[in-house]
Amino acid sequence: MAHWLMKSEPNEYSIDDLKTDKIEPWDGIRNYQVRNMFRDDFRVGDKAFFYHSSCKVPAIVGTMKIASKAYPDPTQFDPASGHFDPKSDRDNPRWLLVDVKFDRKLKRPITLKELKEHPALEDFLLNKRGNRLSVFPVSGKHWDLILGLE
DNA sequence: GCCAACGTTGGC
DNA sequence: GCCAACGTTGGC
Repeated sequence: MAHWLMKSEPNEYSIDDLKTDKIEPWDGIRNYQVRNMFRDDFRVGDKAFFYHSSCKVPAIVGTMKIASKAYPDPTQFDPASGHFDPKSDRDNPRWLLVDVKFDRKLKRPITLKELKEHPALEDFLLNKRGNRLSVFPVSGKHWDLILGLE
């Protein structure tokens, strides 16, 4: 089973929103690397960290499970959506998403600051300068270590 | 609001 | 295929 980290801006969609919704399509991804990971590497049952980005205290705030295989993101065909992509073809959709299912909130947020300061997390992708991916893999070692900080 | 980093676009 | 211009991400 693989582990992932997925970023969301909490004023757009937060861990509490997912706790309420239980299960939700992770839509709006418009990055080819992430699209390819969804398509090739994501499996139902994989676990993922829910990370709050672009907010007052960026932090890992919970965990979730991947609840579907990758399928076309409907927002790419919706002109009213901010994620509309006029160049995407219905017969060959450009953008995919996966459904995610709420697992649990962490007892406390594990902040970006704390993650950056941890000596054993030097090569954690979130800490890598220039990493702009909003979804990326987390090693089992890092997954356990981060949960151990809780 | 700034800006570093990096992806995408499009002219040539 | 190169690369300048532009857009986006996301921490600070």
